[in-house]
Amino acid sequence: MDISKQGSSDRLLLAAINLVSERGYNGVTTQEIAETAGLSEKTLFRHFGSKQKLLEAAFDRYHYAEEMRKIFAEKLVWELEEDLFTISRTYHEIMGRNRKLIQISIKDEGQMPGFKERMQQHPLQLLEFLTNYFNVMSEKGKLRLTDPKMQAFTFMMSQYGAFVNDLETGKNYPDIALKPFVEESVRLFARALTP
Amino acid sequence: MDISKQGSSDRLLLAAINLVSERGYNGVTTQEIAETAGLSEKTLFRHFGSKQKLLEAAFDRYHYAEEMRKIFAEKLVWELEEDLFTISRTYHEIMGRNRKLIQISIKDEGQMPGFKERMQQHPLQLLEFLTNYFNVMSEKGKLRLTDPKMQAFTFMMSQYGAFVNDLETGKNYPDIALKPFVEESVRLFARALTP
DNA sequence: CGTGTCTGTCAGTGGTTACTGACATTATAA
DNA sequence: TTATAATGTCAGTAACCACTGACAGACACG
Repeated sequence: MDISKQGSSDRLLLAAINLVSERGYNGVTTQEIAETAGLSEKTLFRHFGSKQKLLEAAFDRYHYAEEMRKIFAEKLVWELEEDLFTISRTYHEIMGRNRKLIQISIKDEGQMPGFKERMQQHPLQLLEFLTNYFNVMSEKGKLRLTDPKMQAFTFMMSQYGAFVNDLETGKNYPDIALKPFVEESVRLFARALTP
Repeated sequence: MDISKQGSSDRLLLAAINLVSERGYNGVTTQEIAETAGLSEKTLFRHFGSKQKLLEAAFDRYHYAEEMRKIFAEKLVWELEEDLFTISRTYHEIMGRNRKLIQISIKDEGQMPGFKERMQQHPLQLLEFLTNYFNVMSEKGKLRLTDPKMQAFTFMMSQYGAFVNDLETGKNYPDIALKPFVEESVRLFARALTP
């Protein structure tokens, strides 16, 4: 991220996201944010009025919406292993792009009311879609159904666990260690769920 | 947790853990901690010298060590599903007991250097043990081996994901929603890994 | 040129917070 | 009872921090 060209608001928002995702809301001063953005503290307050509103604006602007729906509408081919692979890759892509906001919502749930709920929408949606997908696949005779919601949940939790683990160990490019995991976990679940 | 009887130090440590795990290090004042413990702020500083040292003491005192080693030495019966079940239950037991400290280490990694590393020791140990277990089981012809470390990692990540998910949705008794997950996930992995 | 918009500087305000010293109080135990 | 240790009260310090007002310079556009 270069700091030079964009509008002042954007520079402030990005600086806020970067700093707060690392040190938490109370661990970062408005002075620091402005400085990182290459602007004066005064400008920060002129644009956003308060520290709180700055973070809310950052959240509104830089969070990515429901691409999962598209996956389930367009890209699935009704072959278990291939579809799980598509889903897993897309999941990590979306989570990866939102990772700093996710970190903020984990660290400062209390401070930023509503953040967490909005962040959890994607995974919840995915759980619902995946459950439906399992049901349909079962009807097609291509999946061994026991408790579809719990099966979907288990798959999601394995992906979520790997994502959070990666977040916390602090790597900037989750793909590196995530790739072999995605492959192995998809194979494993495909085997478990194939009739 | 009753506040009345224990020694002053203990009451301060527990109050600190409870508050900081919910609101983060910078979100809690020494005044609040002392008040919650039913003591004066002065007493807090007389006991621990500084806020930082108080948290370090809390961490030293209230974290639980390597019970996983015992599991692998004593309780396993070399039947895949049963053993996975034992492992999963023990894992959630240990994580559950440490949950507040884990929350602190997630929220304030920067603030409390060394916390995270020490917290991650248990899972790392478990990964190693589980990998070895898989190797032995494979030699016994009771497990279908592909990439043992990655298989173990996938199992762990599903358990870790469910744990963190539970942490964040704020339930105080993780067992409630965790139990059916543990059962279903163990069945699922047992099926995937059985030859 | 002149006008408006964006930005910076500076000096401040009011509130909070970790931490301290002096002294008084209470409880314990010999 | 008396000595000792643990705790409380109170007042205060020094630093930090979100946020403000007044003023000035820079730049674009007519």
